[in-house]
Amino acid sequence: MATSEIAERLFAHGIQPTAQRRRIAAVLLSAPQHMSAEQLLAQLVADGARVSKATVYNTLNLFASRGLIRPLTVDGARVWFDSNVEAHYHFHDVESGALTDVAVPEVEFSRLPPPPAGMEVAGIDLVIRLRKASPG
Amino acid sequence: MATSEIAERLFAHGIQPTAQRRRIAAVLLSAPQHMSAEQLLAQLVADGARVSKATVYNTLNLFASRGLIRPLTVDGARVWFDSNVEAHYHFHDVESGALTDVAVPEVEFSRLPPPPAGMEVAGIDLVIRLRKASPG
DNA sequence: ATGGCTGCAAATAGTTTGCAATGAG
DNA sequence: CTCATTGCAAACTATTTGCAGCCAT
Repeated sequence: MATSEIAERLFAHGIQPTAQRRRIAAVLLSAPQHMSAEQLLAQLVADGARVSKATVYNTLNLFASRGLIRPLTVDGARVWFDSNVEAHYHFHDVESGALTDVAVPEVEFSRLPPPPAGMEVAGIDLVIRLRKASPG
Repeated sequence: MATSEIAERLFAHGIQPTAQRRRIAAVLLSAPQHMSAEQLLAQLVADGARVSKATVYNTLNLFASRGLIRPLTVDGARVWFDSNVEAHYHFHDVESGALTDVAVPEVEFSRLPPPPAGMEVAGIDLVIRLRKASPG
């Protein structure tokens, strides 16, 4: 993704494009992917970026609150940030923890419950847990 | 649920029915519900039970590993333990954090992706996020 | 100069763990 | 007696926060 495109996306979401935010966006938004805060920090440090842990967390939360990325909670241990905010679902390998996207057309609901009175559906999180197939 | 029934269920899952485990099971399994470890501990203490935090956590993990209860991760903050291990889904009120069951017949998948080669589906977690309906 | 942003370090929250004491069979 | 279980406190992990310094306008 071009540097200018990143700045544009930040701007479009009402986010001041500081140096750190650009760096963070450049890594996370470079592809449809899932990263944890620690992973992202490690990557940035490896890239020689000058960013602190606090800023990574603050920035990820800012991005998420502005709809630039989506937080995922597939296990209790940590939050994953998904650079793909389009509707989609996930496979979750229970053993390795690996997350894989499932495109919307691959899932079809022929029935969904109506939301309770006064409520509306804000989103649907579908996680298909996977384990090694038992032989036979 | 009768005391004897609780002991039976523990036994059926290969769990030694100690006093603490009975107390914990009595509270959590008394109805189909979702509780956090801290909630459960608070309830037990309020009931005058002699149980430590460590034992609550150890016991919940033990119960979960034996399939007596099901751990839920609907937000990153904490693990919820569901006394209902039958297949079902959840509504999640994003604002209040409230969890409500959605029975299996209320949801119907007309299409699901095949699991990747060598993998099989271990379970499907569906969380329907709810927010206050916007007026209009 | 002003207000937002950053970094450090300390604080928090949930959960796990080491280990000595306890207790049931 | 023995071995599993418990409780306490300390350790740990992920995340948040207070605050002083910095930076761009």
